[in-house]
Amino acid sequence: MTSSVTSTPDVVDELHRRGLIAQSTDETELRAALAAGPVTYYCGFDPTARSLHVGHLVQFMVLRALQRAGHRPIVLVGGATGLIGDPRPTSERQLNAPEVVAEWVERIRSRVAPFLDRPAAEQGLPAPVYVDNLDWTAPLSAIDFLRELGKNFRVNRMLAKEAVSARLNSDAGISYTEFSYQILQANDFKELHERHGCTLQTGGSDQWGNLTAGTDLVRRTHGVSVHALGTPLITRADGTKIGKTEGATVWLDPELTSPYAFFQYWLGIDDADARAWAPLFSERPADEVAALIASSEERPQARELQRALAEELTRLVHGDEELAQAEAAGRALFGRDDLAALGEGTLTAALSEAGSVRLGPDDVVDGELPTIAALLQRTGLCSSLSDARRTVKEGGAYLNNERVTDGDTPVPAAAALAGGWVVLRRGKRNVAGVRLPA
RNA sequence: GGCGGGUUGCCCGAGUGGCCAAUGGGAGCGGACUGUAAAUCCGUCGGCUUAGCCUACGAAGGUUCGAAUCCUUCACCCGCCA
Repeated sequence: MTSSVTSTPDVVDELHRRGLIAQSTDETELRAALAAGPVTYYCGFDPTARSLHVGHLVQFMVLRALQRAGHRPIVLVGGATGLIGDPRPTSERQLNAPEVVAEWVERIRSRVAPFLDRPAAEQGLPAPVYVDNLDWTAPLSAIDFLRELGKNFRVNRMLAKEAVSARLNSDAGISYTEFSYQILQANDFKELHERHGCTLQTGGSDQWGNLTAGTDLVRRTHGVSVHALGTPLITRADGTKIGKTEGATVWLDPELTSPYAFFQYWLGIDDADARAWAPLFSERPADEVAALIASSEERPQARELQRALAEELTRLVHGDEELAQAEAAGRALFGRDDLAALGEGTLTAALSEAGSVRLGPDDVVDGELPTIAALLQRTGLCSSLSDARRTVKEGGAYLNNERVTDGDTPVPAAAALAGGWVVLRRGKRNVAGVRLPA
């Protein structure tokens, strides 16, 4: 494990340096509160998808920085708010079934542990508390909601919130359901303040309206001034969202995005993004990060920065062991080495990281293996047979690193490498293995 | 409630009887160049048993040898008037 973790005297300074603060409530007060002793803070994650993706990493960076400074994290999963839906500026969300949301809550819960539990266990930092807002929101009656909570909210102010006003001005309008969202999130802050003495909420700057709704509510109900901290929206240099590759999301869940694919994602980000994101995502000391960025500018072809980020983040999200395997797989598959020189163990490890299918005896028809095109489809490298044929025609299909010229011929049995593997590739970076029947 | 306009492939958007699996742009994918980067250029971009066939232009019917294009009904959206 790297222990190249800085403990900056002032967390706020560190967060600023790393570009993790887009906005905050009174910063002088916030600094004073953080300096005065351990502060209990929280960040919420709504189950709007199966799992968390790389976009959520920013939140964990903030959570971890504060934890490292000795503050006490609470991680909230929005079992209740996930049922309601935070208004997006564009259009109404589709409500997900309660069972689905419950399943996502579990899945997300299971993914957040490494970020905060590990530092707690290994470095004796404050252990995180996990909560689900369903616990206090579900029992809330309509009367209590309207009478106790609703009284604290001026519709005038609610209408002014960015997402709400955007929707009011759009054709989509906004449902009462989503309009109520900010009240629920504000109530979370109030509940956590009462239950755990929580005085700081962090979140994306798109959440700013919700964050301040919470600080307002706590002030109104308890006369206490609590804080909010918003992280910047991270975009790529070309303006698109972080964490999309080949149209697919890069998840933090190894079942949805393999550690290999996760590693490859970071290794492949472009130079501009790597430099912009390095401070955000790296917990190395400031001078090390600066050195890596300098290296990226002087010797971009060395890709030291991308590699450093890929290593650091894969280790953080998936652990040392998975990192080692992802790296080894990349070396084996991207290396200029002759595939035939690789041993069965290396090949099996690499291809199971990259994705693979195993053929059975049924796949042999009249003594012939399936065609290359068929296997391109089976491995998911191509979306259809047509797509596979097209790819071959375009010269983008490779069998054992040799360009395929005819996709409709069966895979020759002689192509088998160690362990009966055959390596298919589409384009430069998409690799999959096929294990031929013995 | 009345009148008018609209609904096209992942997105935007042309097409108003056959030459339309549908112009163009964007995204995506592949190739070249590179550094598993960006930019650029070229190609590709519904499916299949791929010189052919099938499915597709909001939905369902109809006219026609032939419809994304014409007619009818329905659904949704947008204007204007009440």
